[in-house]
Amino acid sequence: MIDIKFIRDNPDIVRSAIQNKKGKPVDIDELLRLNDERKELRQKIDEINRQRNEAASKRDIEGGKRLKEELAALEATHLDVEKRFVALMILIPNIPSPDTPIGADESENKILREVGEKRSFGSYSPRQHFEIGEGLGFINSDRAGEVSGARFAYLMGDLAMMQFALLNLSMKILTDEEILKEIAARAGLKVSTKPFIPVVPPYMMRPAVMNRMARLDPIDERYYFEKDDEVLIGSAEHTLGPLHMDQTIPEEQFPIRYVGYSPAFRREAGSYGKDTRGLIRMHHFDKVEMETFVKPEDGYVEQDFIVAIQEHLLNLLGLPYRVVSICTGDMGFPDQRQFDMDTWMPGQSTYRETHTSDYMGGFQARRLSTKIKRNDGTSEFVHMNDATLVAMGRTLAAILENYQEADGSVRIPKALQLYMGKEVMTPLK
RNA sequence: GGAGAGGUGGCUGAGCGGUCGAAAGCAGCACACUGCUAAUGUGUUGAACCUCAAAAGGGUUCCGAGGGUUCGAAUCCCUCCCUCUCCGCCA
Repeated sequence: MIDIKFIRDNPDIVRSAIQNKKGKPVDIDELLRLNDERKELRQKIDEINRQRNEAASKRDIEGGKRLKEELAALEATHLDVEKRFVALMILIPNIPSPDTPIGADESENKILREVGEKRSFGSYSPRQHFEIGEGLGFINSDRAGEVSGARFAYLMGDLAMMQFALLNLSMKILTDEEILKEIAARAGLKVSTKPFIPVVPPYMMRPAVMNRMARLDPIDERYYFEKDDEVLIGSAEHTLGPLHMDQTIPEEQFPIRYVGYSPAFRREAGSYGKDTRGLIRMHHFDKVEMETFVKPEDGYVEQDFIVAIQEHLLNLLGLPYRVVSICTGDMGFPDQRQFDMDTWMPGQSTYRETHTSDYMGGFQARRLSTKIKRNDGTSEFVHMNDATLVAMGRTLAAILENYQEADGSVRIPKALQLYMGKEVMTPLK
């Protein structure tokens, strides 16, 4: 949710944001009119309440009764206006940053840079990750299909071990201040290098709280347990973000950084037939996720730092990737600025999205009521960032494809060898 | 799942139909005092929203959440959520 004052002062910016983000059209004039109306009604209600308090203290029973009836009518009107106001307010997306490309869909995303050398495989034509993985016994999709249904897989043997190695490596990076300092220095960023706090967050949450994260929609994408009124998280972000809801936090405690490890559950409604094989599009995958809370003035540099961390990891793994600035029509509803990292998949001969970095500004914080208390006594909403560090399925797929050899074997990236104690993956068949 | 107790300001905790945004203590802040690193004294300190150019001032709301009873609710009633204790069940 954005500030109604901002909407009143900048209606045209809001209108073009809605249009550029392909949001549902909102009648801004009606929204502002409803805001005036609700404020006016609120003032009337306040005045009657004042008179009612006065009557009560004077034990004026008759006057009190009369005011009570008057109030009931006003409150009914107010409630109605308020509902209509909120219904429009929640349709207003976050305003894209000035450097966000304007575009209708992903074809208009802007590629900022391509990094890393794409391997030449010579006469050998590289296979897709699921061919490699199933061939060596690392991925069992057939049995998962029978046991769990489509879009599930068993990760076996060294591929399972590699997931834990990736977890260890990424946790090491985020909790070691020396490493973070190097990353910041190399990227030329003046930013706090305060380490991330590791978190294993809850995997289920109340829909009402997910809604405060502006992540409940599209509801078709969520697994919902009606009996318990719980949804499965689609990302650790969903339960990391509300860690500070309804809190006001002193200025000196920022930045606050968390790294969560959790499964991500996605129904993949509406993506039937897309990426049906392998690990690219799963109902469940595990993910290392960053979530940070910063002072408003530090929001953009924090995101730059997060992107630098993501690139650091991809470089360590020796995976070629590109950094993409997501255009207005393709970016998330609560996002102010979004970057994706697409990793090169030689088997598919294309880049696939493996990372995303979302800067929300104060959009989520306003709904969550997470505030910063300034040293001068004022308070304002904190700014929030969330981003992938490792999405396991897709990263494992990228490693299989990039590290395959003509003889059918798969080497292990140097950065993971330490954690796996070997240089080549051991086939199960 | 069964039985019981409870949710009040930054914390502890009193209040249990009007004088309560709320005692007291702690913590914080300011001033004073003491030459010793903290003690003592006095004062002061919740949040959101509206009004105001702003400050001051004024108003409304907030005692887990929502609804109800009443002229009047932190206090009574209902629903829900959460915490704790005991039992059961489990890892």
